[in-house]
Amino acid sequence: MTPPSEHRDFVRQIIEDDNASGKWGSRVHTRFPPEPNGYLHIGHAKSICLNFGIAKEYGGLCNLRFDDTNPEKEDVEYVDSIMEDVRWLGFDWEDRLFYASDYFEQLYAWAEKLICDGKAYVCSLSLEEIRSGRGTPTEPGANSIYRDRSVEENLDLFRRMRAGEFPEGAHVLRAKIDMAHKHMLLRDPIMYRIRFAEHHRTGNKWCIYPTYDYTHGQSDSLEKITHSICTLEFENHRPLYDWYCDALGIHHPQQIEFNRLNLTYTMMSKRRLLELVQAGTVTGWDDPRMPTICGLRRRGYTPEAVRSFCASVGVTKHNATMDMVVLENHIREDLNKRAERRMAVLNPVRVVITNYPEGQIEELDAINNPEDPAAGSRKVPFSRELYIEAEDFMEEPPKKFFRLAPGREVRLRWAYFITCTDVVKDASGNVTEIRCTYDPATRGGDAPDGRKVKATLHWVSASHAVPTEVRLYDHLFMKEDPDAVDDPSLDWKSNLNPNSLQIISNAMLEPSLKTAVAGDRFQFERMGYFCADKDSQPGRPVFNRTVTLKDAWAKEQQK
RNA sequence: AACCCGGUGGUGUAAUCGGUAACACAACAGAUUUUGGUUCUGUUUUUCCAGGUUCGAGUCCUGGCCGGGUUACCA
Repeated sequence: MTPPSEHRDFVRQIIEDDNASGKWGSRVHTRFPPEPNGYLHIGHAKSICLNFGIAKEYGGLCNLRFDDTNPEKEDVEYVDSIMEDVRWLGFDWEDRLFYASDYFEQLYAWAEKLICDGKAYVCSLSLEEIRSGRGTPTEPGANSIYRDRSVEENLDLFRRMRAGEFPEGAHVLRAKIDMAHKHMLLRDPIMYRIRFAEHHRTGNKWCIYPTYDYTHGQSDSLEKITHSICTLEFENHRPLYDWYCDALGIHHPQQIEFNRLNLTYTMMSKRRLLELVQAGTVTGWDDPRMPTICGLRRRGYTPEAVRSFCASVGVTKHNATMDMVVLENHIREDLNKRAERRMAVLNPVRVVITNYPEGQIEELDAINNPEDPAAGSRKVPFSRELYIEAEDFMEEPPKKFFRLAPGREVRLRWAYFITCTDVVKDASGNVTEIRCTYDPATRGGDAPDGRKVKATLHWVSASHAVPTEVRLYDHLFMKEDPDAVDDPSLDWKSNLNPNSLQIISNAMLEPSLKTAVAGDRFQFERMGYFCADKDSQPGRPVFNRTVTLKDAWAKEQQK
């Protein structure tokens, strides 16, 4: 899709410049540092591809590190899913799996050092007092009355905080920087808070937990990271990370901020995605409508498509929103080459070939993938009664409708030319049966006399068809920007698409599809790419539509 | 109002000492096609504004304007 280019994004340019100048001794070491408080989404995939991709391209290393400093929101369920998703994407952290919680002891020792250096103090103000004392962006904050406690008192209190002698909220440890600083973050930020919470890894060993800001930079430092690549919203935090590294006199990685990925018709907020899961709006984190990696996987996306999409999105310093169709084009491009074709009728209507012998069955050859000769061919049974797509017939066709209509001849894929001779309708006028004749000379789909038809339809032999459930997905949200609401009393949830899932309970599959197992991907000819769901039963696969094919007729109809 | 960061077709990006604004997607038109798919060809559309420096500015300077982030004991 995107041709190979000499272009390097600004992050890679920085790395190449550093390698050229020998800044890090030509060492490149990155990391992907998720918090295990939710499932990874396509936005994380961009970050994973960037960090692991850069390490690979420049002969460096990339760590996986869990930034697990908030025990109240984190869980091993998330840790496990994150590892699974990173692996599925095709990346390997080898023996470099780390947890910020592994550094708690070191972080604590460093906190004592900052206390001893007069650079941190125990503050006993309440949450509200700290907040109000911080000032506003335009007004300086006020020094805490505890700011000038002695080193001895600070050390004593901090050790007793760790020992569990104080209730939550009684004290915090703050860095002593500058309450009048222009950066709000540098107005004596919190380093430690008391939390009697069980941590998913350290259990009840700790009742004080370091904040992210006090942890993140030092974790990178401990791992000897050279380039700490993160998203734009951490730009404001860089001076604070710098302050900690400098105050501690430790290895100081270079932080580089890039723009996070946004996609139309969906959202990347872990908080909101969790809300959808908890409210039952979706069936879970892996609901195929979710932008999560596991959701995309279940939807039928391949790691290759996700990676090529991530490689194409662009790494810059300004906010951007990618069009969902770009993601969809990447999976189409991948699956077009790889997915075998099958025939499946989603909205069946019966066709009777009146001049075809009753009881006769022919096994016809069907090519599995015209894009890949190595995929070979299969047999498809043909008989007197078939199903075709209801949308492929119109009794009174408009100008540009090329498909079946009374008196018109079309081709059945890999089978015969048929001509519609009659239409049977029920009392309310619905078409219940279409009667056709076939031309035996066109077996396989070619007319020896060279005559042409304007349409080729997919079909399934009625007596051989495998009835099953197919799930069709549409955008999670009706608007490109889920936050766009006209009525101020409404929020993003009002933009949820009520038709994001359409369940078809009686789709008809060609018999070869009967043995499909979860994860199998096919192109249902003319309908789209589909992936067998984990809800499949032996002999009765359930399919998710990954994405439709491009549809020139649908576009024509919208005019 | 403060601080930080940004503004290039509809969207995402490129233009690396200042030298013809280009690529992909989308849109539109056509060709090919046993998928109205794929593939191929063509067309439309671009430097936030105003000054300045210069033979020459998307790029440098000044001043505006607009957008995002920050004001958690979240990350």
